[in-house]
Amino acid sequence: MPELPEVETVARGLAARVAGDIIESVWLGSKREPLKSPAAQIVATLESSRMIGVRRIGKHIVFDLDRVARTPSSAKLHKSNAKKRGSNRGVKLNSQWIVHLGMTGQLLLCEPGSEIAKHTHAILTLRSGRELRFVDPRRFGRLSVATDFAAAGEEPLLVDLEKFVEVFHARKTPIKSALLNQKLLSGVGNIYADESLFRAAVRPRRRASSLTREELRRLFLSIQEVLKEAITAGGSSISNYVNSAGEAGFFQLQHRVYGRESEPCLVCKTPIKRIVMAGRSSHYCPRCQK
DNA sequence: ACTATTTCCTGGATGC
DNA sequence: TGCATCCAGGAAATAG
Repeated sequence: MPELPEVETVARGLAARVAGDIIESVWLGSKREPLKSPAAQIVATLESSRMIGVRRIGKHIVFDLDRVARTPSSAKLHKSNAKKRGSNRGVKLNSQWIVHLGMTGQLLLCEPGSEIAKHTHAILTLRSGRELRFVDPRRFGRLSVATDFAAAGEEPLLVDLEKFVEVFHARKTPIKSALLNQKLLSGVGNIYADESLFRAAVRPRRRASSLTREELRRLFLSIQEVLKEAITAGGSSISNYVNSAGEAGFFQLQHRVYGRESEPCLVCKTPIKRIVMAGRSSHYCPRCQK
């Protein structure tokens, strides 16, 4: 499932391959399900816009857009409209297309003739002739437009230790739940929460507020370490995750606890335990993690 | 102001 | 083989 490393991989891949390209037309399959903004607003924002860049914020993919004139005649129309509005003259609003992949969302850069996958919910036709398609079987993904998108929580790779400690030290909720709370930290999901807690030798059920400063420091370092390693590996291909070119990542081969229930701990050989917290599975080593 | 639980959704795995 | 049931989980909505 796409978490920070997977979203980062997709965003980097797209940045390298579509930056500068222009969205000529947009097809939206469902007018409701995956859309957080009104369909008409999404289409109006995307069509005739140049993708200046693609980046990741939390688990969101952000396309920074720049309006371009569609044709000479529409450019003229645009100019006269701007004149009429008057007050907006000279003010440049930065439009953004925001994509959240949810559990099974994929952003794929495809050749126009290629087969349309089942559960394709959006197709952007680009001036280069290629198509950017959004496919999402489980439909937990979301599409929206914004002008100044910001994540609710701290960026795990940018936050400093002081802020990290401040965010978590007063929370009474289990540390695993706190790590999954995107309003606190944006980007960590179930896989990397479990992997980080293992590396920090902290059990998932521990109340966040019970962690010592040293444990929080270890957790802080573990999160950054595991996220960076996962990005290097192109993310974890669990479920249907692939990058924008349709290629799998391989960090799942380096998971130490996630998905390893009953298998021996790589450090002490104790069988890895799996418990369910708030409907989410948590994997940990009962011996290594305190 | 927090925290905990429920809900959405479908493919794949499991069981009889 | 076929059919029913369960399970995965991000985050918004709802409940406490």
